[in-house]
Amino acid sequence: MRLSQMLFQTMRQASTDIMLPGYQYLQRGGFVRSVSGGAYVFLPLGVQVRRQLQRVLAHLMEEWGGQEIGLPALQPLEVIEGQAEVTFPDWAAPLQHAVSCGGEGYRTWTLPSSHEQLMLALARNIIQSYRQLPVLLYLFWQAPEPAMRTALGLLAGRESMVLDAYSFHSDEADRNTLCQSILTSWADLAERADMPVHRVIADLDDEASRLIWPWRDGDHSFLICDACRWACDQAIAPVRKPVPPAEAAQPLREVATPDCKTIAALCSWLRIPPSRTAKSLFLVAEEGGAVKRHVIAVVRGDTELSVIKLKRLLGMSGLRPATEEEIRTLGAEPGYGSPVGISAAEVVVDQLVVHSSNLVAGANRAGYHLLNVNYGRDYQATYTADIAMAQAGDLCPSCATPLQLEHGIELGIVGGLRPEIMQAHHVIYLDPSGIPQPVMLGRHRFYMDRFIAATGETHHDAMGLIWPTFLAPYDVYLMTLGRPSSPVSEVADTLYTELHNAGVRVLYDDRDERAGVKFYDADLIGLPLRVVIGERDVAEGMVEVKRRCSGEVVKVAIPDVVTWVKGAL
RNA sequence: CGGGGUGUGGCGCAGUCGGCGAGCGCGCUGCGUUUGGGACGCAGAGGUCGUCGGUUCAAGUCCGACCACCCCGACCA
Repeated sequence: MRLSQMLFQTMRQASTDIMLPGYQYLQRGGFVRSVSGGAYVFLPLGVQVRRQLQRVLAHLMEEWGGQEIGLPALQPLEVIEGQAEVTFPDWAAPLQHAVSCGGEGYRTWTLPSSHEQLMLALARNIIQSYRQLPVLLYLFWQAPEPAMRTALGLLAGRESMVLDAYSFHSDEADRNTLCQSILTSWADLAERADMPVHRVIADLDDEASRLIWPWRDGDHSFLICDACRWACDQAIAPVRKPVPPAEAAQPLREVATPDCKTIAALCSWLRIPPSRTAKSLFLVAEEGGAVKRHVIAVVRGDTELSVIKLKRLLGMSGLRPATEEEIRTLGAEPGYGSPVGISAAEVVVDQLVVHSSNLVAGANRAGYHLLNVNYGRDYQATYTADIAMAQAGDLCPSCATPLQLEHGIELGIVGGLRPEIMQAHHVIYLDPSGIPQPVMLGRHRFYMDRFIAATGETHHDAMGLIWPTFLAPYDVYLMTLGRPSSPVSEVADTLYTELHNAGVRVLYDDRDERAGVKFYDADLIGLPLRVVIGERDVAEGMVEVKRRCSGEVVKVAIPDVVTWVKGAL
């Protein structure tokens, strides 16, 4: 590619909306441009980076026998109904009512962030026999990301180019093996880019795992064990704390607690630790805007509720805090609530509360709490379960070492759907004995734009980006010095052709610019090699080659350049 | 959710005690001089001053609402 032909412009100063060095270089170098919070234009140079990554990912997919397919971005509302049930637990619901096409007033089109429901329908139609399994389908597309944080730039954009893959298997073990293999190959890819990554459990039931790039400001929280490397999403990690010493149940007693509407206030008033309190959360489960169930979730005061755990337990996707009126309707008192004496709601009690005696809980009377509240004696539960959020310092489920809380950016996720769901959607095949069996579905996603952005944050210096070779938009920055008409141009033109014919991807800076401009741009863009054709060297039959990563500069005889470059990449 | 800040050509900013033609740097166009680490001169193009409403003879400037983005905080029952 000749730079003079390319839509390309570098900037001395990038937009200051997000102060991340890698992101700034991506903008300054003419890779991407921000449209408005969370939406990005990929300029030709940025598209080349995407293309490199896409090539590698497609190659991996083909190695597993994958076949590329094309899927629609817009889907009718009826197709994606129930989507929440089949996406990963923390994925946002599809963007409802995104589009309604004129002339079809009765039909609402949506822009869902994945294609699970569609793939189930496809599998139902196409897969009938065990002979067709396994199948791996994949596609690249720009997926909407409702749960974005624009402050992270490309690391969490409103949409991201992704690789989505769906695999269909006859048995679960086969599927799980592929999931892990895919995740391993992605982890290897990150390693090739010198990026540390963790494999983090995303779902204990579905064998889902994420690829997380640890980064202090990341929006994904996970717990990791330094001893055995077990790692899990914070929202679903099983809580394991030291069991409190057993105590004899003391008599229930009401105590005045003025202005103690929060656990913190209550604890300082009574001079007790939060672990001696029970926190009651009043929630409402809704479906289609209609109130379905009132739920009181009880967790110990030193923990927080994991909404995801509770949603899964209840099988409800819509759960919101109750309003004060709704709380009073149940006979409880906001700020002083507890399930004691309340009968009109389902009660879900966290396991820790079950095993903790003589806790302080709300008296359902403004300004009063109850001392020595004990589960079983003073109130009952519809369910008891682990519904609390795990915290740093909790014990590793596999080796009991205290866990660390870390943050990161999710680069990929693999997982499956439970057989019951496949049954429910009638996605079945006939096994060799003619018996209907549920098809096992695996779904896998790799966030390409985040990966590119993370690489940018990881690989740069004071002058600009430093791409790993496999991701670099081009291999070589070939540039001339002096006037375009002078003899160096002939040498450069020849080298450009020779390198190109040798399969080297060359970005040829043939612009009529001063040397300094070209040098600065070369450093900013960060291609692995820079080849400089200057009058002085050419007179001696040489050109100068520089490695971007090390800064090493060598002179190479013109006839040897192609060989040298190929060896250096 | 709370607090603070910002919004003016493609990018970075100034202008904000209301008052002639809305400016500067970078970038862009043309001509000339330059040419091994972001050159210089001259001449140009380019702006609904976030949106809507209000006050006024007069609003980028004052008032109100809204929107968007950034930073910090906290986050709860």
